[in-house]
Amino acid sequence: MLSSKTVSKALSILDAFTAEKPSWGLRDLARYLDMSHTIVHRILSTFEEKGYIVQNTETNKYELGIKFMELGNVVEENLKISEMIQPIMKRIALGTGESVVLTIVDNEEGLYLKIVESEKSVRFSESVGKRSPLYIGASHKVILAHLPPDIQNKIIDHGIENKARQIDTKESFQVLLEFIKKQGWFYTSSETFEEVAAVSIPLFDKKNNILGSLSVAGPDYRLTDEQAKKILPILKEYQENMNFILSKVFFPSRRNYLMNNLS
Amino acid sequence: MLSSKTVSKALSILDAFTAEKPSWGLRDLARYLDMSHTIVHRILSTFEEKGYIVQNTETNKYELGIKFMELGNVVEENLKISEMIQPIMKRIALGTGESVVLTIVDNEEGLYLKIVESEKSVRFSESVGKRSPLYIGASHKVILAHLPPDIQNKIIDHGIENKARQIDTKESFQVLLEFIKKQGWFYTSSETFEEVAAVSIPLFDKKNNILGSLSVAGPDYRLTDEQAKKILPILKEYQENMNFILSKVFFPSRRNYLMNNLS
DNA sequence: TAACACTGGTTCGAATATCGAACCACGAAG
DNA sequence: CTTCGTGGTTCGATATTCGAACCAGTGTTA
Repeated sequence: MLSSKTVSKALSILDAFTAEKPSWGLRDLARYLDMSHTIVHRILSTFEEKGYIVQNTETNKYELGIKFMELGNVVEENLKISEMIQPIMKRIALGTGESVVLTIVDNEEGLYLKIVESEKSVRFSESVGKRSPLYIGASHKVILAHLPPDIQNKIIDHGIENKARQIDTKESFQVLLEFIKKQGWFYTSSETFEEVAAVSIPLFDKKNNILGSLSVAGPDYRLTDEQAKKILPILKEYQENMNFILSKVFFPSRRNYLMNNLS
Repeated sequence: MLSSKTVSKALSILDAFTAEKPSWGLRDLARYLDMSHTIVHRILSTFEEKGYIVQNTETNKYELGIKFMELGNVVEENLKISEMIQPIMKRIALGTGESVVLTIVDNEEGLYLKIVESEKSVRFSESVGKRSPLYIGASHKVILAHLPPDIQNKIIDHGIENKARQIDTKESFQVLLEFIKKQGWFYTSSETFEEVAAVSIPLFDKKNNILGSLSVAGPDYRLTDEQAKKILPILKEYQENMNFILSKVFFPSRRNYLMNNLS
């Protein structure tokens, strides 16, 4: 595949802006990316000209512009999230009294795509767009359990390399995944976040490829093992519906990991 | 200001993806942008490689990737929207029973930055990220009324050119703007959207530059002129608070239109 | 059937936009 | 006053981009 060096560099620059580090000084950013500050400057200027990046007048640092909220919304509309998906999540949130999380698989990682928070004052509250490895947490494991074995392997190995506390031995973890797949749902407590528990079910496209998962998450003192079993039927009630919607809209996630796998 | 031709082209391509036209065929897009399909293809490939754009496997058309939802969220976190601003808007929504809209000025246009919907089944519901000229609707006019006269002029002229039904004569419109500025709020009915009414107050930074507006919007049969006057105190109650928050976070909008004005 | 008009994707040499060492101007710290 | 940091700019050598012309595939028309 032919690709543009310049655009590729420009996108690497964008990738440097994260929730953890949302603003960068010019030379600082150039060092981080191992690029000449001249080229970083020219690219940032171009972004600025087009309204994609703004330079904070007080600190001189660069930040992502509102344009990304606009484009983010184009994607959201395209995926029919506010129109079709959110109402369902809202109903589950009201029915269970806990927050509802839609997770998708993207490039061998799990990503919170949408969260509808419960009305309670103590509730699970996280920002969407957060990525993490697929071996952590119910919402992610339930996805991993339905991925093809070779990708599972790759991801588990990655976890072992990084000494993930969720993985004891490779064999025991594979047994766990098999169990999750057979059971069709999973419950965890204090895994991704301290004192937070979650029940998750997998979501598929019409060809039964895993797309993501739907979870109910809340404080572990309220969302106990027993409570999770009471919540499960409510989640399952909407499973087919969610599968149908996600299959209708174009869901890029599946393609991404397949491509990765081929290369 | 030195800028990169290639990156500039790449961003023009991104600009083509809107809520109205969220997916493009290669040659169709190239024609629209008046560019060679070769270069559009190379740039799209680069975007795809980096996860910024995905090609729909069924239609072969290109669409924005989930990456934009991620970056959009970085901006949202940076602006402290979910953390500081949304709770206030939610309180107003509960207090008034109607939807609450945060509008900002960006590049001489109004932009819905955040909407918190009311709980009623008939309510104002629109997608954020929508742009429109500043002479339409209460939320926009209340901003226009506080912009410097030369920018006002430019925008009004633009409206007259496009035969906007909101502008009768330039003089009468300027009188209206002066009235709005003096009054400190404004109410309109069926202007931006049919059968939708709104009350709006302006929002400023610490130097009293206009940043945007805060509005309550609902169906016109419920949100009448008299009802608006009852709602106004609730809005005003939070005005200082919103000004303070928006001044604290870096708000790029002001800078944008000042830059435009200089050029 | 063949001819046509589309689509997305690719090649390669000529043309040109990019790169980066070296350069400002400024400010803070020693 | 020197040093080191910041953001920003210049210009010629050179690596990258450009685009006419090219596939291969598909759906339409005659």
